Amino acid sequence: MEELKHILENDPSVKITSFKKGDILLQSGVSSAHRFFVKKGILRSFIIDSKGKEHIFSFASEGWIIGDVESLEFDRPGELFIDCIEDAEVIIFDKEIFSFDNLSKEDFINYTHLLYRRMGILQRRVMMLLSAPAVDRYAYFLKTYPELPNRIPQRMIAAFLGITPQALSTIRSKIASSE
Amino acid sequence: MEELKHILENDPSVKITSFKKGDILLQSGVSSAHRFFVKKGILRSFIIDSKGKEHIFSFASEGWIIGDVESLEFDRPGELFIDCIEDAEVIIFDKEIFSFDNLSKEDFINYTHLLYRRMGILQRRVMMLLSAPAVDRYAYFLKTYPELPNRIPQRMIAAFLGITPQALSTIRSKIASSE
DNA sequence: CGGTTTTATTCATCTACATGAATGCGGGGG
DNA sequence: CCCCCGCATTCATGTAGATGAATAAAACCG
Repeated sequence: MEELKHILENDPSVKITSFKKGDILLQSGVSSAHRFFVKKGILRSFIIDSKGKEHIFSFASEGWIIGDVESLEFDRPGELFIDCIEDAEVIIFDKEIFSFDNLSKEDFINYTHLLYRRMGILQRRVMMLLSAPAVDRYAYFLKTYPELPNRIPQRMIAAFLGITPQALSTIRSKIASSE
Repeated sequence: MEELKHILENDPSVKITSFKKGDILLQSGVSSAHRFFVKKGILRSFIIDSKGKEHIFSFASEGWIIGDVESLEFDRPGELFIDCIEDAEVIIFDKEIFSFDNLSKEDFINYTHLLYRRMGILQRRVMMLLSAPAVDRYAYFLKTYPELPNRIPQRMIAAFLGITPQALSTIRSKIASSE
């Protein structure tokens, strides 16, 4: 994410903000033109459905950006909440990061690749949700984000995978007993 | 997609190719550095799982781009197939569209917004897969892509929604009888 | 510390959707 | 033009994962 740091640190509107575990950075239903770059800690974005259940779109630990892309890009009030899982330091930056003049062509190319990488991750996520059972999605999560499980409660991993905490618990006990 | 047309039509490597229904543009397991811009017709990208079942990542009708983003960006052989659902005219363009010098800053900004819009669509797709039952996902599909159902067989809509053709058929008959 | 509140686990039951098979139709290619 | 293979539909049965409830351990906080 070096490209990104370069961009952000040259952006005059940059400010660093601290948040405590549990703090809410973005409320569902609110229009906000911000994205959040995580310097330290963990944020997550999620919805709460009509039955009160949480479904997590993404986690963001050090070096990642999080925001409600659908809301930002289509100028609608968003459905996502963003909150703080671990005490965090965050750079809040504006939707229109590209309106500044001090960005080189290199910066744009790097940023474009960053966006494509994120799209590639989403492509994989969609394909897994379409075709793989929960146990495989869990195994992939562990392989891809090996450091996160130590920092995130099980129920949130379940809410990210698209299953209940009970189902995840069952999967884990089966894995444990088969080793 | 006017931005994109502008970019593509100034790209010296552009060629237009015709495909027939059923033609395969990209094979799973093959590394390819191409994306496809659809001028006419419909393409789709999909995987075939270990049981031989198809799962569709995306459709692309007039004005859309399709490719295996995960493969392109992470330089891995891809898992996606891309084939032709309707006779099509396609502009095949290179991964490194941004290596050309004739692109203005405006072009980059527009292209960035295009990427964000696609990410917003993927965000919505993931959230629906995580939280909404098949009947709601189908209703959303009809609302969002009202012209596609006339041009695409049911079984492919089912493979896009993440259910079987039988389940989609049942959903449709329930909707029909409740009107 | 101690009490309350979250979290993980287990089990019994339920449901959305998958699977497999049979039927009829519809449209495209020879 | 006709044949036939792909497609949609229906039904009977199977299953992954949901739901709800009970328990215990762990985290939180005054």
